[in-house]
Amino acid sequence: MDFAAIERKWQRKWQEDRIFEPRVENKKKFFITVPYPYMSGSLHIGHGRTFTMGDIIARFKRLQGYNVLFPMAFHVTGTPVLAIADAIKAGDEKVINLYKEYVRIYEDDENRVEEIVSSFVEPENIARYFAQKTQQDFIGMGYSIDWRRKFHTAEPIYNKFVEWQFKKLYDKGVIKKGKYPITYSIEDGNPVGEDDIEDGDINKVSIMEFTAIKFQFEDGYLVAATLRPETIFGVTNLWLNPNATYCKVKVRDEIWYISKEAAEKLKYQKEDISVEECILGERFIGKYVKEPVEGREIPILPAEFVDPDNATGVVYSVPAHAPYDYQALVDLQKNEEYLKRFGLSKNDVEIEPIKIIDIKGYDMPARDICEKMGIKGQNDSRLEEATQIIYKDEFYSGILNERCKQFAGIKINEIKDEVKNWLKSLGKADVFYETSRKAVTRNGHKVIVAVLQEQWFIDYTPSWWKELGHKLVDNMVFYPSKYKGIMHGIIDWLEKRPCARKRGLGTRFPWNKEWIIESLSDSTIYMAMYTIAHIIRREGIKAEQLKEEFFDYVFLGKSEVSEVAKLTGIKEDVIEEMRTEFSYWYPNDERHTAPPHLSNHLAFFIMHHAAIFPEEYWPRAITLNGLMIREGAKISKSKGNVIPLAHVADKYGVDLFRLYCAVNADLDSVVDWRESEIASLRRRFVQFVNILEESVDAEPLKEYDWYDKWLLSKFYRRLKESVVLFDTFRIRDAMINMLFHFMNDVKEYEKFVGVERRKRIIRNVMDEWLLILSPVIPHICEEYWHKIGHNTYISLENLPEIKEEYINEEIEAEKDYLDSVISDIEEIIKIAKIQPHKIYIYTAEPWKGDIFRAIKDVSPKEVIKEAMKIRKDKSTVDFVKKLLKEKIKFVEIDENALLEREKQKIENILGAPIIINSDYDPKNKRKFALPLKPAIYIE
RNA sequence: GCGGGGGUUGCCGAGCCAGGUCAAAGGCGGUGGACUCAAGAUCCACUCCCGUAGGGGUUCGCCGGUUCGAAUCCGGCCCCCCGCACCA
Repeated sequence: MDFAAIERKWQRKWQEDRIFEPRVENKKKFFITVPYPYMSGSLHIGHGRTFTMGDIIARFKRLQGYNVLFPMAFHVTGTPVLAIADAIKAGDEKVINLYKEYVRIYEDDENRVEEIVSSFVEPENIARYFAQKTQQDFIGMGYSIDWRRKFHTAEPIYNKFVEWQFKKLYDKGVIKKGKYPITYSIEDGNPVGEDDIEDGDINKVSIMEFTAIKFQFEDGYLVAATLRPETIFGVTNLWLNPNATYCKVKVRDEIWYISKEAAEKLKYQKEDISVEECILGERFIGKYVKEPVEGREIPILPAEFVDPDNATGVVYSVPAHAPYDYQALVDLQKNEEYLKRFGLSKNDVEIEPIKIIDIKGYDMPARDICEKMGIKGQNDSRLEEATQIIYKDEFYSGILNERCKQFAGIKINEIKDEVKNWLKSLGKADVFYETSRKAVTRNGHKVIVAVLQEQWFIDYTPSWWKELGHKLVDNMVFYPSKYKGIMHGIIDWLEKRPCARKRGLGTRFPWNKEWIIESLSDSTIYMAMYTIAHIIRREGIKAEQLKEEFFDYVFLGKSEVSEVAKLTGIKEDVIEEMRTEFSYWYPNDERHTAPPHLSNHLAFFIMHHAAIFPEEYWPRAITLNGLMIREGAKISKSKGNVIPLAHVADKYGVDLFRLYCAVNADLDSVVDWRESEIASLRRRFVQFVNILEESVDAEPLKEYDWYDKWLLSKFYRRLKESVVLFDTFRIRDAMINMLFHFMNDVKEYEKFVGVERRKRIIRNVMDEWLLILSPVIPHICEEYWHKIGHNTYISLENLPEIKEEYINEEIEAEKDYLDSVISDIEEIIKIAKIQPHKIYIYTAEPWKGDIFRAIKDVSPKEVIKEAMKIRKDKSTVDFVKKLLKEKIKFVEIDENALLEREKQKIENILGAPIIINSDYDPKNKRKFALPLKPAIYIE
């Protein structure tokens, strides 16, 4: 069977007949969204899982009778697309080859590939190309998306919408200006993001805030940078690299001495900086500075480990607690030759460490650890490790001692910023930012930290806003439910977020056109755009017409239609239509995505809705699915294990992919895409299709016998369970139940009844079977739906009421009983290695049944007493003990009648005649019989 | 550190929230068989140990506890994974 052809056929028909383009109706609606994908390349199967699960839910909701809207758009704002265009423009081979690879997914002709990739020097072309291809991919996955409503985020109409959103936020007073440190390239004159930094995706660059402490020196200060300002109480000397260049820098009205590199950086971190003169580090060595706390005079000593390109290039020494400092001192003391170069003597470096932190297990921490580890000298590579150990120990269990003034007795992990703030308040410290590692841009330019003086923020801290956010979350359904608590935590943790950048694609910041609205901030409430985008398009409405008043009316119902029409030049009835469309579809009933969006996109999604929309339009549910990995490994370009979504249809089959996504793991756990498991799933899938195929022309049963009723009972019970499972997002369990478990039932049925009757009875339940499976495997279900004579689309059908009357407890219990008898007999045959000629079955004597019935609800401690009331005999006790041990569940079955009736079938399966309750009992087995567990003798 | 998740029989992974029917689903791998000239594919059986009568024994990271009874509940310990923002 050509599954690919079937899939393509129905996808084409669905598109042609526009069946997924819902309109406003007098019918309950369901508006589901999945975040639009970012268009910096083509999507792979890992992305596919989330969209697929979204589509499965959308289709299930249609089955339940909802008018479902499932729209999609494309995200192109931000720096990545721009960075790619720049890289291609600059002839970056790595990027060009990567994009050629992407394009080859869709194009066969190598000349065409070249042509397309060279067009990517224009970022617009990248966005347009991949948006178009991704739409094609999604259609090819069978997604039931309304494509009339698509847009991309660099379009003028979208810009207008984002502008409106920011105006609303501005009116609430949460758009603010302030200073902010960022990574930056001096040579490019631009901020740089993860995508601009060499290996930025693998090895992240973060911004570290150093405390710059001022040590009085001549006409100004030597400014030493530290990440542990609390250690200032134990300072004994400064370290300068004698071979590095240090500069005298005018910082407002102060003079700072810092390394040449640091001076350069400082220009980008503070205003009003001028470098006056530069001299070699060795010129400082041997001189003295005053430390800021007590004003002690401490010497400046040489240390080659000091990196002038890290922070200020000046380091203060705390030999009691810093292994580097301790070791450097030890080294100096041993090296008089070296000291002489700076006019120093051994005496000058006989420095006693000052211990300021008490910590269990250490006397003098830095010395102890160096000795313990056998550190050889200041260039020993294990010094880093030693530093980490000390830092960790001190941080978690260290306490500042009496040398630390008002901070004495406080644990290190509790003072964190206090010492820093204290020093700052005294004017003895400042802040110096540095990158967490040495980094360069993709063009090889140095990355530093710059401080933007006028960064725009969204301020999430106002309490009214957080309260609304919490309220929104409270009223929302989360699946898995644990994420609800996590989301409350995230809302509490939100502070200020920069919302604009100096470069990238996107919407210009309304109050300062040099800034572009940052790409997570511009995609928070855009689901509202889906409700009207197709009308804007249809009417050819221009971006300029989408004024603030327009959105105010359509989304918030403010002012009068006539006014808005006059103001915008859009016809009144069109505006009303949009208002109607919005009020019908909104709120967003379900947003489906993956957990990485939790602390960013979803948090903003919630907060912005809470701020801008009235409660009735707040989103209703968030569902999340885990990631997809492949053969146990993360899917990534660098691992080379990416399977493009576009290849799924030909390589595996779309229904099979969807089924795998649904069945391989629970929604919230990781799906592992394994070829061997896919192969086995394919076998089962083909088995399923064969069952369907064999029943297409079969005559449905008119009358049902016992076995038929059993299978129907199983079917409707599973159907009933599966609807509940589906509805509570346990899609995996629903599908296993409805597909695999029911197929096992069918196999079992066939074993007793034969293949011909199986073909017929399947025909009886085929409609409902196809319907319940259709959300997951829509193409094959659509195919058979038509093959068995329907001329509607199964994709638009509703699931009928469950036929409860077919669910039959009694028959299922009888079947279970027969199964257990048969499997007991088979077990004996196997264990005893017997070739059976005759099988004797002895059911339990009636008194056993009477007792069992009498004690079925009695507590274990009372059973024997209770049983003895009925039948006073030693054998009663034995029987009850046995019964309890076997853990048999009581059901009322006429064993004799049932066995008699099904005798022939059991004999067929076991291949030997069966004799029920014969007097012939040579091994005296009859007495072992229990109710629902007859005794057996085989010969 | 803060927050979240997890350690199950050769492997992957259910089950544990609502303790018994759990030697513990399913798949993969392995073994044997059917089919075939043969291979592959497919199908069937077995796959913790012992057992010629449906049975018994030892298991679910480690150590304790609760309980008639624990993979499942409680306490402690060891180990592993993920996120911590201005980045889409």
